[in-house]
Amino acid sequence: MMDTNATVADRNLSRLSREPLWDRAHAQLREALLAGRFEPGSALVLRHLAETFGTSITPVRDALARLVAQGVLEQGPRNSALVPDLRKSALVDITMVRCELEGRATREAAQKATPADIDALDALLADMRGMIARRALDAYLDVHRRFHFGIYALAGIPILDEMIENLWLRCGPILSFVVPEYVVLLKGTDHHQAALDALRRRDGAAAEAEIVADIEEAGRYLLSLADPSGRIRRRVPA
Amino acid sequence: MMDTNATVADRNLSRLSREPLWDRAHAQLREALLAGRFEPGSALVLRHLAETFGTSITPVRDALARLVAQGVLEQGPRNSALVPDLRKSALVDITMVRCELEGRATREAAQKATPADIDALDALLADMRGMIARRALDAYLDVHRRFHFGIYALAGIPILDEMIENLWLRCGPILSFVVPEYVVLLKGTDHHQAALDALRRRDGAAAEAEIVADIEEAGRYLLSLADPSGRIRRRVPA
DNA sequence: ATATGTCGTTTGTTATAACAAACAACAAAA
DNA sequence: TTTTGTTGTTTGTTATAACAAACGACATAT
Repeated sequence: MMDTNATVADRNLSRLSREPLWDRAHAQLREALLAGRFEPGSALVLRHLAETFGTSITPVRDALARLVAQGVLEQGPRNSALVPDLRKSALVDITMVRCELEGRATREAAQKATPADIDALDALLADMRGMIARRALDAYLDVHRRFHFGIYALAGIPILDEMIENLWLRCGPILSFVVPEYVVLLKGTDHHQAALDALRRRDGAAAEAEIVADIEEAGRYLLSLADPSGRIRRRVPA
Repeated sequence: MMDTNATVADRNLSRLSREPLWDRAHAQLREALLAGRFEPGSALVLRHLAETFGTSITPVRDALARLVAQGVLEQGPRNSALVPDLRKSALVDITMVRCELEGRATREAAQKATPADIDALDALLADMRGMIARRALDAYLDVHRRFHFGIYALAGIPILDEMIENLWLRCGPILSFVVPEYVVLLKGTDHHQAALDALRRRDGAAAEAEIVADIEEAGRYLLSLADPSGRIRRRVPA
């Protein structure tokens, strides 16, 4: 009886938001990945996640299947879904493809960006500087992502955006490793500013070069975190 | 009773092959897409496909969910899966990303290809010529795909391969439209041969240029098939 | 004749149960 | 002590039923 009431309540709740349960599970998993809330190498267990989300295993299974199909999660033995534990070689490969795709997107963006677009990105850059000063590093990661994708969105090529987001998701579990050590040194900030300046001058080649440099610099730092076996590990597991 | 027997038989069958049912459904759908056996714009119906495959809707649902997650199928109203009906702009975008990625893969391949690798690809090229002469166009499409991916595999970058395959799948429904008109004119064959020659000379830039030219040429032909609304249609619907 | 409302059908979603494979723990034998 | 066999648990897979939203057909009303 209480069971029935709970079910009805849940149904009504889900009806309000107008989106399937698996969609919500998918979004929550994606966000958790990007925020680095999952231990690289760990297994994602259907019934466990279902309990967390308060649903049956069906929507969770759906969400995990999609993530695996996107290459965001690996499929381990017994078709289980595991959080990828990126090795050096995989990181090098992803970085290369990222440079290729994000570089091209930046070049295209230079042709289409309006002054208003640039100003909006400039505001994000100011936010980012403030967050570093205040050591608000979680928030920084989020705005940093919006800055990059803000540029790529200007290119107006949805498929490019999709593939770039996929690449970010693939290194999601280790993306947060750049904080705090790397980010607070302001290593990449010059590239961000320089890319924006180039965009304002409509200099596509220069903007592309800056973004590529930014990606490669972060890639090199992440690579330096690799342990002898090639796995990328957080500096202080805290 | 007969029902029970049938189920048991199916179980044993699936146990033999050692792969989940959804995996087989996924592979069959992928193959059908690449072969152009699905009408662009049509909806893929769970219960219908389930009957075709002789399974319940669960594995089919799984397979479709993955295809949609990969961007290979679109999700229509009511979260249904539909075969994408590519428009001009989408085709232009995909062609651009293909050039970027397949060009880069070819350049990398030039550094790693051994004479034996080139010889194997040369054999495929000979096959392709024979198939065109015999007008074995379905078989041609298949070998043509193996030729391209044979080159990209030489780069040894799994993530690149994955993303390129994804792009091919995205235009799978219209890929077969290049036959028979375009292919029999041998338009692209020179590029294939020239790319292979460049690979043999370890001239990465030249090989990349040939592959890019091949992709762009096919892209232009496909674009010329667009009707006034921008949709790409088969020349003679047979 | 066109508009509208009702009802049955289609179809994706979710929960659930039965199932089999993998794994771990523990006990028994060499 | 080490190895092996058994058993219980965990966990992904599949089939199935109940469900709700969308769609279409048909009848009724204006």
